[in-house]
Amino acid sequence: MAQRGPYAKGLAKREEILQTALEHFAVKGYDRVSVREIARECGLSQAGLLHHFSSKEELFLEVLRRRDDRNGEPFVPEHVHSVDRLIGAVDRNADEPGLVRLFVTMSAESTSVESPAHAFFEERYAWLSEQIAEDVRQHQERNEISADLDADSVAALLIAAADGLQLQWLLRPDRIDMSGLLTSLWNMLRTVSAAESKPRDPRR
Amino acid sequence: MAQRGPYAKGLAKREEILQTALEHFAVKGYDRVSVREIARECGLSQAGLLHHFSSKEELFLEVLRRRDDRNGEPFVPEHVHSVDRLIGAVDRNADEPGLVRLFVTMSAESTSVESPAHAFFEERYAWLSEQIAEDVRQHQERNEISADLDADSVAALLIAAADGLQLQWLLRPDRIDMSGLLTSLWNMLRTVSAAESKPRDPRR
DNA sequence: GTCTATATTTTGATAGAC
DNA sequence: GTCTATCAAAATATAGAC
Repeated sequence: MAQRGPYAKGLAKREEILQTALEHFAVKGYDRVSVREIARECGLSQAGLLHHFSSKEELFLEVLRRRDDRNGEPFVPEHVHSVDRLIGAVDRNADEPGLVRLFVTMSAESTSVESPAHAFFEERYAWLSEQIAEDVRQHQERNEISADLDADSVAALLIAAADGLQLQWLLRPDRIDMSGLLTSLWNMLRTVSAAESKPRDPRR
Repeated sequence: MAQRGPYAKGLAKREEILQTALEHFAVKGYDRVSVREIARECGLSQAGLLHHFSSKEELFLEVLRRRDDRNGEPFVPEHVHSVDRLIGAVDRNADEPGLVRLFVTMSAESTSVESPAHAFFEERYAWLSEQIAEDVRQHQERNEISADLDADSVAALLIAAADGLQLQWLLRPDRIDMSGLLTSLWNMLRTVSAAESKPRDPRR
C-alpha cells in the first residue's frame, strides 16, 4: 500500500516539491520566490504544483512544519537536556545552511503581524523558552548552576545567542563555530556566581 | 541658503520620504511595501517620489545608510567603550521598534547574496566585530576580563546576544529587557575565569 | 517638482481538457 | 495528476506635459 497504493506517485511528488521549495525559500526568501519557479524545478507547470498545495502560503507553512519536528526522541520528558539538544541542533545545522537561512529569515520576517509565519514562530519561541528555562531550573536544583540566576533570563540569553550566531555564521561561515561558541557560553553561565553578575548601570 | 536655497523644498520632501519609507519597510519588510504606498503617504504620486530616488532599491539603501551612522561621538577613538556603546544602542532601540524590526529583518535577508543589502550588512558586521573585539582586548590588558578568553569569540557572543535579544523582544516586547539582559551577559563574561569555560564535548 | 498616462513584467489563482 | 490557457491584480519604471 505504501509503495503501490493509488497515492504513491502523488506523495512522492509532494515530497519533491517540499524539498525544492525549502531550498528556494531559504536562498531567496518567501517573497522573492514564485510558485512557477519551484514548479519548473520539479518538472511541473505552476498549475500542476498547485494541485498538491492549494496556495503558495500553504506550501510555505508546510515546509516550515516539516522541518520543525526535531522533537522526536520519545521516552524522554521533553525539557530534559533541552540545552544540550539546542546545542546539538545548532551543531547539525552547520551542515544545512539552507535550513538555517530559512529559519533566520523567516523568524525575522515573522515579527511582522502580516507575515504568514507569525503564529508559527510565536508559538515556537514560547515553547522553546519554556523548555530551556525548565532545563535550567533542573540544573539549579542539582546545584550545577547558580540558584540565584533567573532561569528565564538564562534561557533568553541562550536562545538569543543561538539565533544571533546562526545569523553571523551565514555571513561568515568559516569564521564562526556556532556550536563551539554556544557551548562556551553555556559552560560560562554554569560557572558564574550570581553575586558577580548583578546588573550595573547599563549606560556607560 | 539652507532654508531658502533653490533646493530647500526638494530636500525637505526627501527627508519626509526617507522617514516614511523607514516606517513602512520596518513594519512590512522590503518586498511587501510598494513605492506607491510610501508616495501616497507623503502626498505624492509614485512618479513624483521617483523623482527624488531613481529606484526603490536606492531609496531603501539610503534609508539604511541614514540610520546607520550613530557612530558620531567625536574625540573618542572608535573602539573605546564599544561594548558599552553596543549596550547603549540596544537600550535606545527599545523606544524604536520600527527601527529594530528594520535591522533585524534586513540583516536576516542580507544573508542572501541577492539581497540589495548584502554588501551593507557584510561590512557592518566586519566593522562591529572588530570594534567589540578590540574593546575586549583592552579590558584584558587592564585585567578586567580573563586574558585567556578569545576576544573574537567574546565579541561574536555579545553581538549574537544583542541580535537575538532584539528578535525575541519584537515578538514579546513586555517580557524581554534587552539592555538589562545584555548587561548581565557582559558582567558574567567579565567575571568568568577561562579555566572553567573550556569547551567540553558539544554533543550530549 | 510633480502629475498623468502608459509600457512592461510578473505574480497567484482558476477553469477545463486530457 | 498534470497541462494549457487565461484572468485579474499588482508592481517598477519611463515619457512627456505643466
